[in-house]
Amino acid sequence: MLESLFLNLGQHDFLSNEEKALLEGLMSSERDFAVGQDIVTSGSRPTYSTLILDGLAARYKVLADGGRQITSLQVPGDFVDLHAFLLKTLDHGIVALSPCHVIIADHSKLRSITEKAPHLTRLLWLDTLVDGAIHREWIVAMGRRSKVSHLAHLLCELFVRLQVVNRTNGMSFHLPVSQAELADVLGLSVVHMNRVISALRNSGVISWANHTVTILDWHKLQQIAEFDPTYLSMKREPR
Amino acid sequence: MLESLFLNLGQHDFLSNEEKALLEGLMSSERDFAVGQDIVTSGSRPTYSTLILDGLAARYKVLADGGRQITSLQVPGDFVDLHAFLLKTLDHGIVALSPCHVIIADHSKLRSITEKAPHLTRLLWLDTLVDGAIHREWIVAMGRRSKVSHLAHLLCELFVRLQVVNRTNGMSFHLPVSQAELADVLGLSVVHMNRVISALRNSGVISWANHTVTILDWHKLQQIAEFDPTYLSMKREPR
DNA sequence: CGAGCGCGCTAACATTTGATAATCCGCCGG
DNA sequence: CCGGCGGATTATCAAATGTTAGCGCGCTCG
Repeated sequence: MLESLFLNLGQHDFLSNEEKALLEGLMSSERDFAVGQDIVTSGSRPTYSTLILDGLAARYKVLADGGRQITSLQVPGDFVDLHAFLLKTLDHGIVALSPCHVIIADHSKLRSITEKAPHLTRLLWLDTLVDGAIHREWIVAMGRRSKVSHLAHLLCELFVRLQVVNRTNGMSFHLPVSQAELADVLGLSVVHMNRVISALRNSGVISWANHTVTILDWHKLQQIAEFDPTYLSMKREPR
Repeated sequence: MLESLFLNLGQHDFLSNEEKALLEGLMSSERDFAVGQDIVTSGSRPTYSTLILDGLAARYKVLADGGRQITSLQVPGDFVDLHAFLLKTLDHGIVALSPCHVIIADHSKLRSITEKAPHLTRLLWLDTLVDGAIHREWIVAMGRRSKVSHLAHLLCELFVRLQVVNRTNGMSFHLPVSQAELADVLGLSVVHMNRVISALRNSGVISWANHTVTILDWHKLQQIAEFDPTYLSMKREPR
């Protein structure tokens, strides 16, 4: 059930059976969300955090002029709002980009983990730190990379993250987002987003159809993106 | 000595005297860094985290073409790299933008805090979560705000953060960065950065000379920025 | 005191990105 | 089968942003 969470947390450090049991004990009900539905609404004060078991979700903010910016993408094994455990008030919305199957972790139980399981607490803390590292990489991509490089970087990141939780198929993965949604990730207009995708396609390093991305030339894609996975902390070491 | 750290952490929740003592016990030697000097180098694996007592620092990444993107600004009372405690390998550099007086917190001591002081651990965790919230706000600014609005938002954020640690003077604060450095924050060319600053100046909401920013019309600046300080979690509540 | 230098600022022009609108295509419901 | 609708794609033009170059001011250093 929590296999993808174990894969996610376990990539950074060894996860004991006791800790896995504690994580199981953390969870209560499962829920489902349809495409476009808010998993958590902006400004709310949830008393639980939500773990994705299956599906793709996005954190986003909406501005006064109606513009939307997606600030992160969450895949299976990710908590969409573990930070709300301590932040209390959520400053952004979280929307399901594909049908999402999730499970709930009560904050009261999370709190008791912080009181009695220091190592597991550090791993959960680490999970939010990797989140922050991804944010920083996105900031770099938005500020200083070409748009094609930004897109390439995003694809590299998604491929690697999905691979950790066994959601890739060879060099392909499912990416159930429209070009308009992707534009809200990169901060572009839909028209320009289309140009950028076409450019990357035409360079021959990826193919992209039916919401499935296939990496034809991983080395070259990584090169275009200047992708260095260090920030994802995928090495297992004592934390 | 640690007054600004106490003000910073204490803005989110009540900090007991015992906890303040624990934080004091965390610290070892003080150090100084000159302008332009790296406080921590990218790719290093520090065994301590660095707290700013005085000065302004920036996290940054450099791309292959020489372009630099600053991903965050750190003010007194901020740990520049608390995340390195669990991330282990630092994926970015940290540079002093003004002369920086800092103090060192050994990771071994931080670890023992996580073993025996759950509430203080949560507050330190929270500190890194606010960091992440700021990252998200920057992503939104980079992706969907106009450049003038982005700059206005940055000034609002800095003013509020500096106010918490008593580094403002009425409606003014010291901002010791060149326009080229600011361009590396917003992800713009130096020339365009200059245009944007001029535009905000000419709108009459701020004045800016000698590295000192004065907010002439806070309400209007906030309006241009669509600034909502919720993401900074400045409310004191149980965490 | 004079030269050099960093930094702010501007001009002129090139490139990127956005806005608007039209077309195409596949899918779905009547 | 037909019609409509959402998403992808393209064209055209406008606006934002980058590049290169140069000027001026104030400061430091010889």
